[in-house]
Amino acid sequence: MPELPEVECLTRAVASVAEGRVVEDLLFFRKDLREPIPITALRRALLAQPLRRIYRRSKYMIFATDGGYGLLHLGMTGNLLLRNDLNDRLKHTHFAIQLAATRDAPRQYLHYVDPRRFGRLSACKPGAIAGHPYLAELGPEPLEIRNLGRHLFEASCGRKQAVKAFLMDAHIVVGVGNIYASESLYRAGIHPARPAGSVAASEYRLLAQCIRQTLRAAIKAGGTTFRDYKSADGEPGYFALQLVVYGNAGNHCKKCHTIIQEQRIAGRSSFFCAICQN
DNA sequence: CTTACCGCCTGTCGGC
DNA sequence: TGCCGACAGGCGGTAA
Repeated sequence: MPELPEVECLTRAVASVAEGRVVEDLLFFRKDLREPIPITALRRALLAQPLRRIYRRSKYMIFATDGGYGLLHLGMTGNLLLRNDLNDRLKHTHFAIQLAATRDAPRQYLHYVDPRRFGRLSACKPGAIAGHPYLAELGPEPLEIRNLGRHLFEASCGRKQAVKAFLMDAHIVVGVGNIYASESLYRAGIHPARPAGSVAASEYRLLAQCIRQTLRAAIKAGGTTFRDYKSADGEPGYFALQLVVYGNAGNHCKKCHTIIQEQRIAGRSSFFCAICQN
């Protein structure tokens, strides 16, 4: 469920509290998430050093120190909570990062909570981040690439796959998950099941604008995440953005008042207006 | 190469 | 009311 905007908001919140602070300890409460946790490599990369920078690439939160990098993917249900007590843990807390006290803050912990354990945690050496296997094959950032519309059009050439599945392929562009794919296609008036290669350059230009608008609006709406993030409930403000089609099957389209349809496309539930999207 | 589909995992929800 | 199966979905792996 965390898509790019949620990861961006959480990363900013974590950066604002943790950048510059020393990682005093890493506490692991189990040895695997999706995959085994590379505990030794993580300790080597992070332990006893200040966090120089915490930033996002795709849906990965990246912790940079002089000794290397830690990479965290939140999967479906992952979240980081800032807490003063290591022992006061929510169910499904799998590891914690111990942050040294500063002049302004006591010793604190970032608790990683992830009921479904679809998250991933990895590490690499200084200078190795761009070539890390999690990142090496990823497409561009939708909010950073110069001409997203042209990029999508060129990448779509000859593809018969549904345009919605194409958008969700992180090799093409990162950060567009199931929710924002439906929302962006609705805004652009493009039917999600159309073959990607049949969508015109002008349509991709409009779609690119819609993707960027949707992501930006969601980031803005998630700007209050930090308050929740600090609290114990663990709900990091998903759906703070008003969703127009996603999850709204049976409701009326805001533009033409037709009933919103739900259909499985490439194995994912997809929502659209059969009149407004062609 | 492209594309479709499965499995991982647990909480939630609908149907009976 | 309670149980059980379906479903949610990012992402890697595999098969066609």
